[in-house]
Amino acid sequence: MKKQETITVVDVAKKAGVSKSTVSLVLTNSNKVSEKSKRKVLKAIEETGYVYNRDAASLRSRRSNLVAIVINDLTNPYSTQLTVALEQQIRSIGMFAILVSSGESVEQQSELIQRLEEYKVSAYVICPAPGTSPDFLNGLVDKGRLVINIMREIQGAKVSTIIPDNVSGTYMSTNLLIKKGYKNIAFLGGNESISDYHQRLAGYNNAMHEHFQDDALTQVIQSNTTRDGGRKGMKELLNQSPNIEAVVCFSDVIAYGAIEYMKEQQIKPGVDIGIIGFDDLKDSQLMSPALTTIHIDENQIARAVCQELMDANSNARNKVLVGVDLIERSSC
Amino acid sequence: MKKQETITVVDVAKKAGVSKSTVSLVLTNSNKVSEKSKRKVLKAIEETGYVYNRDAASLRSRRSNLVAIVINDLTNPYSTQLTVALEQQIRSIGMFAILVSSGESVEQQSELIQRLEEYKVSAYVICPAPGTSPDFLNGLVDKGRLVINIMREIQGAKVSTIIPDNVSGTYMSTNLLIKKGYKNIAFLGGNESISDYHQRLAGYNNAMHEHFQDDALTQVIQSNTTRDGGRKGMKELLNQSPNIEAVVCFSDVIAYGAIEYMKEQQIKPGVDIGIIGFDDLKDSQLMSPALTTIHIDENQIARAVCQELMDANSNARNKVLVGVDLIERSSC
DNA sequence: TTTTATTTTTGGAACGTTCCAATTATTGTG
DNA sequence: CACAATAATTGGAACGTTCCAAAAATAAAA
Repeated sequence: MKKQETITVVDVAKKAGVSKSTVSLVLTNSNKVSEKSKRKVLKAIEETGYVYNRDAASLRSRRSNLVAIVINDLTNPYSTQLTVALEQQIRSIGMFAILVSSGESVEQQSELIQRLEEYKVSAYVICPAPGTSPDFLNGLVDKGRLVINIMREIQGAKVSTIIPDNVSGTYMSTNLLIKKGYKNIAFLGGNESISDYHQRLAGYNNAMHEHFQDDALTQVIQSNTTRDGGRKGMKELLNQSPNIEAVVCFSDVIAYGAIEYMKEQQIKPGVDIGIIGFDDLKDSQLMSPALTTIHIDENQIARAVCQELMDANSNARNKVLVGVDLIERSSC
Repeated sequence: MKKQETITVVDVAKKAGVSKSTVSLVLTNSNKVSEKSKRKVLKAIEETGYVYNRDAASLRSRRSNLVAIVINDLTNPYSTQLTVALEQQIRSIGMFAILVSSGESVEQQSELIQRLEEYKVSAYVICPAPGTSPDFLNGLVDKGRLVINIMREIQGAKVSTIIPDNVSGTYMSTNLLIKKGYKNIAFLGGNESISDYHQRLAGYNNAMHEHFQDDALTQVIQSNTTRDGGRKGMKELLNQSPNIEAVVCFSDVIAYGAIEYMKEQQIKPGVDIGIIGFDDLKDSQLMSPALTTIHIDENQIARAVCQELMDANSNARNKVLVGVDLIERSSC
């Protein structure tokens, strides 16, 4: 056990022949430091092997560059895809993401955030658990935190919200099915507790009502948002309506489950029954039949989030609807 | 914009009628503080709404309760399953996980860790990217960090390692196939750059050589560790050996891909060709046919990690082989 | 009771940074 | 060149906690 002498700004300053204040200015890359001193300091940092101490910085300056990503459920493939993108983009703008998973529970979510407060995180990027109250989020905002909702909307919360254009997505996909001649088209999966369910369902309903007067054609089956949920939902759907022609799924994962069940029943997805997903997971283009779906660009969402992070001072809280694309493949 | 008066230990102390030192003692729940003062302090904390400032604490005490989880690839379902377990268990022992993804790149991994050093993380739980050098890890250890490798082993690194008993796993699964009368059994998926590949392959080889003299029966196909990798690998395997009878897969994901390809080719998995996975992902028991596989208990791994975190002072670096279970279902 | 041992409590220094107000160096102007 | 204006640099205080050594309170022993 050797004694570790920590190298501080003072050591760097001594080596560079400037004051510690100047070193600090360089570290926070202020523009009011001459090129010459900057070079000297940078060189000294290199030579001494100095490591910045964020704890000290954050303590004194009363702000950190820590961003908490509070995700509802890391087990969901789209969530992880989005999380990875978020984490990288946040890192690229000089901040750091600390990631936690609420497991879809409001209690765990609030306990988590309470503990995160001790770390003086400056912003929360949060996909709120079902039942999150606007007051809870507003409380954080009042304490001076920047709060950005992603994927899900909480009505009445004074926070920025970044979500895919869900309504357009299912509107497009349902329209595609209609154009292809399908009539008995069902909406499968998801449930009322999450805002995106309502939006995706709305897109489906809009398209259906626009083309058919007959309300009997629309059919909605709710389910868990898991593969197994999709499988069970598909079973239920086939029992209720054996003559179903196509299915608009709440998500790709739901579609995977539905397809699995179809195959078991010797029903050919894409041939006997058309099917469309939502999310465009990596696997969707590789499976067979390749899944027609709505593509959400997670990098675009991540970029929008970073935009908000960087505009933190502007108090405007806006809502960004990230555009989605219909990706036609062979499942319908 | 109201001015935020931060409540500090001094305020709490004043309210409780004790000194700030006593409050500090309570906060770090030291045992050398009387029950009476402890109650008073706790009450005062409650009343004042005091929030602990970890930055100040960490700055002064020169230790943090931050643990970095450096995961190779969050996109992999087993990784996320494990990560979620780790994050929760770490939280339950009073520490906090900060999660980053190296994307299987040593460069990104080392850049990441360099930045994490600024946050004074006290331990790294790391699933090392392929090609990670022992020296790199040892460097961290020498700087006083606790380093715990999970899932993958780096020979020569003086760190604790917690991995599933890979060899036993594939030994058991291969044996099961042999007992069921299969003979032409292949090993599918994974590649040499990762240590678990060698171990799982060894288990397969052990079992095969134990029962058959004929080396021609063993067959190994490498692939990416993705669903698509499994699909392509299975295709290659069927081309090379159309008379293959069963497949031991490197992972469940590989098995998913292989099964997908079989179904496309009108081959019935579990009937025409037996197949076994490794990991026991959540989906594996729900799919059809339900996948026979080797169960790794992620909570057990997480617990072992926490054990190491808590025994941090003991300098012993040990290797924990977490037991695995053969889960018989209907895919063979 | 006095003395000794043990348990609790305490104020001041310290951790490594940024902020602030003041000082010094540099540039521009007539 | 003198003077003002601006740019760059600086030392000391401050952020909120834990550590430390010493003091005070309590318990045990004589």
